[in-house]
Amino acid sequence: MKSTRPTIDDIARESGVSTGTVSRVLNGHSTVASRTRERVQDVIARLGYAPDPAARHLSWRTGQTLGISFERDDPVLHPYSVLFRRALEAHTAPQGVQLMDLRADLSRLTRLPSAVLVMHAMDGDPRLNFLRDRGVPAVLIGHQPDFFWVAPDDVGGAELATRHLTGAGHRQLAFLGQGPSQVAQDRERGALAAALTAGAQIISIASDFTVLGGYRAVRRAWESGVRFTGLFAQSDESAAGAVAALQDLGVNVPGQVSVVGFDGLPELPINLRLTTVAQDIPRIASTALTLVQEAIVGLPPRGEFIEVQLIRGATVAPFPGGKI
Amino acid sequence: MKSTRPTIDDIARESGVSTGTVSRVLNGHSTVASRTRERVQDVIARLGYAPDPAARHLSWRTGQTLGISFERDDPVLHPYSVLFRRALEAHTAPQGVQLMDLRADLSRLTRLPSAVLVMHAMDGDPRLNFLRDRGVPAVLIGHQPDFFWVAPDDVGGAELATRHLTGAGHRQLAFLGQGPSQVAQDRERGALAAALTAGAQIISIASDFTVLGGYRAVRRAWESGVRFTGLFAQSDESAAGAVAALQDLGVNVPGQVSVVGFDGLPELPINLRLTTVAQDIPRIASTALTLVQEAIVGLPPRGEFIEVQLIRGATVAPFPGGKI
DNA sequence: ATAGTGATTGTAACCGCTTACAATTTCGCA
DNA sequence: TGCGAAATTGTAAGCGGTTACAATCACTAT
Repeated sequence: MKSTRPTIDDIARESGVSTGTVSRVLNGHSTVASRTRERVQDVIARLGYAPDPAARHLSWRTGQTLGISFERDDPVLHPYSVLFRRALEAHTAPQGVQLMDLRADLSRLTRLPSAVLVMHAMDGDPRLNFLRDRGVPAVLIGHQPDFFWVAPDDVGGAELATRHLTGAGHRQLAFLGQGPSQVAQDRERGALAAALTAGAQIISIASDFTVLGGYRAVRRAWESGVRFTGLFAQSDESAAGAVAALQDLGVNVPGQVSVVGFDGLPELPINLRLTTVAQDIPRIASTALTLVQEAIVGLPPRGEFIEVQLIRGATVAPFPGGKI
Repeated sequence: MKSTRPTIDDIARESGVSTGTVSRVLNGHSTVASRTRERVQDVIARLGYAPDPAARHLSWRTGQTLGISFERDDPVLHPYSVLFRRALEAHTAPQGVQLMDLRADLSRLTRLPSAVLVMHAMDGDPRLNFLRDRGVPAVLIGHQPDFFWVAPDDVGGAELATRHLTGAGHRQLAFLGQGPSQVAQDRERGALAAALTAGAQIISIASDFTVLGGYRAVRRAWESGVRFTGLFAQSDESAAGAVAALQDLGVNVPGQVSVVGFDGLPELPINLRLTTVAQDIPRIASTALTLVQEAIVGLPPRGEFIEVQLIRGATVAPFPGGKI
């Protein structure tokens, strides 16, 4: 029963060709007859073969690297980035692919990575031109035509969250997180659209996505008389801050105000069963890696939205008269 | 000029032995005459040779793994953990050593790592026995006799921070962070000792090490009448929260209250030139890895404190009459 | 001296994959 | 139908280590 992983020899034998040919199929060398290529690929798929990264490394005399470029230099520490990076690592590490954190400024990189993941690129981001010029395959996290990209369905998720609140009977809503980033805008857009459709009022409160940012924004707003019974925050962290602020103000959550977050971070510092819209970070990461492969091979660019999912926690209650 | 990395053959030739012998030296096999061993080691050092991880991996049929066990399951997301992990990665990734995040509960690990880094072990931590029983080399981050360990000088750092405040003339101090962990206790101990020595008053305010935790604790304390002109926080994050709280209360920092943090996190979410006691995280990480090697080879356990350093930011001002 | 030991060291066969080069097959066309 | 060029495939030599096994060596007990 203790079968060992198949090697290139197994594939060669099983498909009646030489290891050289299998290797050529593996590396997309064009000098393989298509009939042969298909046969070999079938066998590879059937036997679930994957080339040993260490052996390739040894033979190539160099390993593969994947760069991650963040929009600014600091967000490396934000929980979402950390989780995303970790999800990537789960796939790349066993493949011997080394992750490199890239500063926002890509120019004068001593050694170019084999490919780059660009986080949250804005329109006309200089990083994109740079990579294009250098011929480095790139995949964006966030959506942008003419590129490989993958992103969570921010608009849809925001609608989902907002509908969850209106569905529970809330009519006075607030969106926490107004801001210039594509993500913030998409989420605000979805929230406003859903509120409009449901005939509910919604007010936007400016805030970054941090815990303290959410706390201060909500506390200030509430103290200055802003009122709502349902709050949708653009991030779980600001949602956590919002809950804390409301508690400190003597407002019961979810008794008086219901709160929904976004991201689905599993482990927030604050202990709280937050109702939230969860992103499928592992899936975003693995999709990104698939796209990287496609980009390297030179397929035409495409993008993909990854579905989000509502997680029912303990921070939403029906408004008197509404159902949850 | 484009010399290539030396290989095991270079070492063998240069020291007049066979590759087999070099390899045996490399792996600490006892069957090498000590004179030969030394000669080979000299050459290795002189030529700056390091075995190619990919080649070893191929030959061993398996790679090396280094586990990191956190004290609880969540702190994986805390900035300090992230930075520490990243510092480790900078060394391990090029070596082909794979980092594994370990849950606090180590039992029923499907595959044991080659060695484990244990973060913040408490006295009699069950993880330590587990590892000892399984014969897995372990290095602790934090200090504990009879083990390999490395830790920042928490007590000394706290003294440094506190003396910085008393030196600036402050006599009414507060320590933010009182808690049960070894780290919190060491830092509190250092702070109390230094305050005592300087003849200053100091009060402890309980708080976790998060931004919001610091914010709420300080705000509550201040609102209930607690007063101080110098605050030493056990973490940069809680220090940042404290500063925010004081600002919100209309207290000027550093005009009315001076604040010192701990950790030296380079990029806090809050924008702030914090005066802080910086840990040398890269050095802690590389020391930990050195100790891992020693533990694997079977040397006797030892520990090391890593110096900390005061970073003068913009959150400390002299108390009228004091000098800074 | 001399065979018998244990301690050291050298030799060479892998580990799994890539690739230059040689060998073979397939075709287009005279 | 025959020939050379092009297309395809096979062969084998590495890549940089590890390690089982054989070969030496230095001594000790006859």
